[in-house]
Amino acid sequence: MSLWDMVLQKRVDCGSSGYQAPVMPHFPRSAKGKRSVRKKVEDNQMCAFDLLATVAGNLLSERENSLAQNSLTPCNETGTSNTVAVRDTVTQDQLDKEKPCKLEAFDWLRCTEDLSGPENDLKMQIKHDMKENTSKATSSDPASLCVKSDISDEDPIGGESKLFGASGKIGHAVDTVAERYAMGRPYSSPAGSLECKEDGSKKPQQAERPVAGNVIDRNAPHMYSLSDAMDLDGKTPALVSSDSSFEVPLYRKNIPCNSSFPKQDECMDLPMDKDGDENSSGCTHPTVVTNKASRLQRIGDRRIRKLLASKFWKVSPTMLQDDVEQKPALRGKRMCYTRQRTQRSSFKRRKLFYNCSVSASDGGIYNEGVSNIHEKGRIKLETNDLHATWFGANGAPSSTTGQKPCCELPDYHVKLSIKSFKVPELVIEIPETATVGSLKRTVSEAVTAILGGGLRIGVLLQGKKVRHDNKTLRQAGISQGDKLDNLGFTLEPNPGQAPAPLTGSEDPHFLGLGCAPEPLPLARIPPTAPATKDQGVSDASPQPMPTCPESDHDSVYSPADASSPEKTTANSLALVAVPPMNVEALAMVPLRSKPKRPEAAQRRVRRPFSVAEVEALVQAVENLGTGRWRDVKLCAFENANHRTYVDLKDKWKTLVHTARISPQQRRGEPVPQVLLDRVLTAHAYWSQHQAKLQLKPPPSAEICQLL
DNA sequence: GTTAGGG
DNA sequence: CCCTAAC
Repeated sequence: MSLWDMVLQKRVDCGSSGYQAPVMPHFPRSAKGKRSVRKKVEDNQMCAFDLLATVAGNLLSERENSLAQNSLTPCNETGTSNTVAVRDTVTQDQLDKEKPCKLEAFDWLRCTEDLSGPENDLKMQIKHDMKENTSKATSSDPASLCVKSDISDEDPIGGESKLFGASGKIGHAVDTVAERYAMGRPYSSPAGSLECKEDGSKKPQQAERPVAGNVIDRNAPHMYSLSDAMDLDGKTPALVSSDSSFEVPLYRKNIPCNSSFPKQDECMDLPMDKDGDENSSGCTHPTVVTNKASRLQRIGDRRIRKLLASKFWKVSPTMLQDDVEQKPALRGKRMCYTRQRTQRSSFKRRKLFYNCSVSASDGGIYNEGVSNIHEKGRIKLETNDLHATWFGANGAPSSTTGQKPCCELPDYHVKLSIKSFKVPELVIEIPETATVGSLKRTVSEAVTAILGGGLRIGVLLQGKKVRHDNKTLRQAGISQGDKLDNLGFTLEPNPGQAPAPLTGSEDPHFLGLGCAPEPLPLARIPPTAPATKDQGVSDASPQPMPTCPESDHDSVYSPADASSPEKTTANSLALVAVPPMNVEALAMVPLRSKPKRPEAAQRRVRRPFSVAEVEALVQAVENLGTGRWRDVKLCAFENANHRTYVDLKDKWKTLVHTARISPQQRRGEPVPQVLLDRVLTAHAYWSQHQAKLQLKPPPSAEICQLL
């Protein structure tokens, strides 16, 4: 399995299996004097790649001490003049086995050093890093980089620069973008340790282990193993703070005209220097990536591969008991990542992560009776919206190596770059005492974790969503330069999870039984088209129109029916069937650490009714009438724990309202007109029915007859 | 605990 | 969705 496969796998597993985009509540600044330093990373113009690269660089630098010196060697394999290969003491044999991965132009133009404001050392440090990096980078200005990839031994990396052809599928372009982030994974801290056993005793002596606060300290005298690094992850109390954004500076990516999924990890190397931190921040020019291919390095990378392969991490609280002091916030939540193939654990890990993240601003609400000693100095980082724009179109076909034209038509390539790719609603917690390196690392992990499957990328063209992944760029009008300026990317919750029936995460069978009518007054109600696939809906939302079981059927509506086709629309995400799972475990939506303070009864997470639910509701009301919400609940939503009868009543209310207003005034996911018509009909019927009852209560004789 | 209705 | 009066 190639690295790409693994990443993809992860995306698929996490993506279409019910993971919901985290909704990070924006915590108001604690009023209790728990002074959390709010800081805008946005100001720092840091970019995710910087972070990733930095993290990688840090990890590498730790190892570097024991590595032989590297040397830069012209990379002749590609035949491109401006390429440079980085190699070290490995044998030529080894090198030959690996194809170079070529990064075609890495521009770091967005490196504005707007770091004014000496609020804290962190900021200054970042600034420092950036400067250093800039100066370094300017020395060399390769148009492209040829980087030896040591990520995968088995899967040589294709040496071609990929191009986004005008005919490239949007989905592919999007995935390429996502991939870009996903690729950061192996370098980002996260990687767990396969060696990490449940019992902490096997761990290296504490003295040798990095601890929170000096995590990626490059000055550390020893080399950390990945498992050590892992621990650090667990230890870094997440944290938190203000609006920040991480920008991806003009990353230019060409989309290949054949839209098939890249099987390989193409050009996945992140720019990193041996000086992790120094190299971290944006610079105006590409930085040569030094990939150490030493044996040691390889071991590490192999390990990373394993880590990737394992994809999911099981969190064990039994670990790291020795470190409770440093991580009060995580007490009882110690994370031990062991190989684990269940998705659940994957989500669990994230859940934990976010749990840690969220509470910080509150000075330790979320910990179970954990002391607050370390709460005082925390830095809060948040990222908001994400957007990106395409690079201006360039009609010139790719001139890079080995690009095979795949279309008959003149194939113009769309050159695009992504500027400021912000991650929405991501909250990161980190202690004030943490190092810059650990900050970067934490952010890196958060970003990659989210992009690893929790979110998908959406494409906006002139403000409009481009939904059809199968359209070519040309068809979608993305190939024309003038429009490219209005092109953007968004992060979206994974469709496999969206408002779909699965939202009833508490229970897949949100519709208990088929709304069997008790009195059957509705026999006369126009049996409105049984869930005809309304174009409006099918177009706007992938959800199928589930048919509520007929009254005389005892069938059970299962969202699985609805979700499976839905997944198929998820296109790239639906490559692998996702096994059923405990959705509840995945419902990390709230991200609100169990509020230990009852006074702050938080508002429930908004969960819009899916069309399927509306359908079920309408069906039930048709049968049961209005005013019997408890019955409606029991009948149609018995297993949808998140839908109370009050919810159903409210929804009906809004449905009636919606049905009465013009379609233009309606918001949210469009409800099929057919359904709305049924709503009006049923509402009218039952209103009249009630009125009749009030005016003319059934004669006692009738009651007797009934009895 | 349910229902109805305002916010 | 929340809140709450009314039952």
